[in-house]
Amino acid sequence: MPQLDSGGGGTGAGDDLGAPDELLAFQDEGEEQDDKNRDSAAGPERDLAELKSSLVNESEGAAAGAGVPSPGVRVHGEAEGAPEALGREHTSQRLFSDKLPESLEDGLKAPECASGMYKETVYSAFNLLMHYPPASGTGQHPQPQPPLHNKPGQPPHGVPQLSPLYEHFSSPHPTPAPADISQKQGVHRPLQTPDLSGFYSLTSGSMGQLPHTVSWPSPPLYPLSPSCGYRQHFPAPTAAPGAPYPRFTHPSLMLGSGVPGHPAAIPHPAIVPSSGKQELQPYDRNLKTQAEPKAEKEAKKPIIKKPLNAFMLYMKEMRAKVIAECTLKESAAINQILGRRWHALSREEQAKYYELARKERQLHMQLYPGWSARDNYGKKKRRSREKHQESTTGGKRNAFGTYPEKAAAPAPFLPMTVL
DNA sequence: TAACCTTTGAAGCTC
DNA sequence: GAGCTTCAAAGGTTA
Repeated sequence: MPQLDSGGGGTGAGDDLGAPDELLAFQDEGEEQDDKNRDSAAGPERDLAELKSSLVNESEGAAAGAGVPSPGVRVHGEAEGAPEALGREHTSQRLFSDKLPESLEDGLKAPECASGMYKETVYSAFNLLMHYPPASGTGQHPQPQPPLHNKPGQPPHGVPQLSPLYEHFSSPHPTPAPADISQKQGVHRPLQTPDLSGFYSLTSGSMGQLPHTVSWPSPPLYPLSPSCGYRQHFPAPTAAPGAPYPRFTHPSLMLGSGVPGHPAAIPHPAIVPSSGKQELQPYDRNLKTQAEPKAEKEAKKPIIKKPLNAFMLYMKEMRAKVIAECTLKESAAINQILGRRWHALSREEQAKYYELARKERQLHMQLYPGWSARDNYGKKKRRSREKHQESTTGGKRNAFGTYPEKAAAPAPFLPMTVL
């Protein structure tokens, strides 16, 4: 059971955020392991999913079996014989895997695709957040930590794509200003919370130390990394081999405005214009003018996005590594791998991301006290409810994008095994 | 052009 | 309170 101590005794009401669910999540994980074991003799309907899901399992297991000290594989003795939890993943994975191109499946089959990716710290984002010193202020901030040490084949700054919130603070090395602006990010968090100042506060001085871009040059995705060794069906980029991997714009420069009067206000990654694009200046909701027409006001009203949960933070950090390692580009396939690796993480490792997510939520709550998740309800248009209902009955992903069987829940095997 | 796919988790909604 | 629903990221795919 992970101890999700907030560190430093917490700051009050927000500190208990998410803790119960986190504990439940760990419990569920164990249950999933049990379910998996119980279902090991299940019918042929699982065969395909088992086969395809095992493509990743095998690779991860191979890493562990080969003695590769991969943090992505359980090393704490729990779930013996169960390299990872499968549980509810079966259906959705089967659904998508059936559509996987051959090359994609080959990529999943590649043992290297899922191994050797944790030779570096899994928690670079977390560490960066937890260790990045505030540029100035109270003096209560943690001591400066050395930047992530780069290793051979690692980008100069060793910063994978992180949660934008943390990318603000992810590197002490300034880089040239980007020429491009990300459209999905680039919002600001106007406030600085005292208890999290060590993570988020920035001053004009610190801004000068922030990287403007995050890039990792080698190894390039193309041509194929020999370690992944599967046929490449994706079009190669125009960049010359060996050229730096596409640069990632630092969100702090996406938009110029921020909190009025703040010398170096940072666009908050959780806020985007309601259009979903960045042609609008991000601004705090409080900055809206009363004179604007209602419709126009709504059109310009930025959408404050939900804080990222633990898995989302994990995905953001690890996605680049999976892409680089496996030369996969389809997010759906990557997410499958990441989902499995998430389950393969030790509880301690997961706990770090839960803690990070908890701080995300805490900060989000402090910055936007009036915000509610319902604010974004209905913002995403669905093509048709009928289609989703049909897909649910037809075995495809249901309307909420998760597990139809979970809702239908006939579960022919569970009652027998449970009883 | 925008939803879909795919993952897990958080939170809102409905009964 | 249980179960359902939506959204958060990402980028190729598809309608």
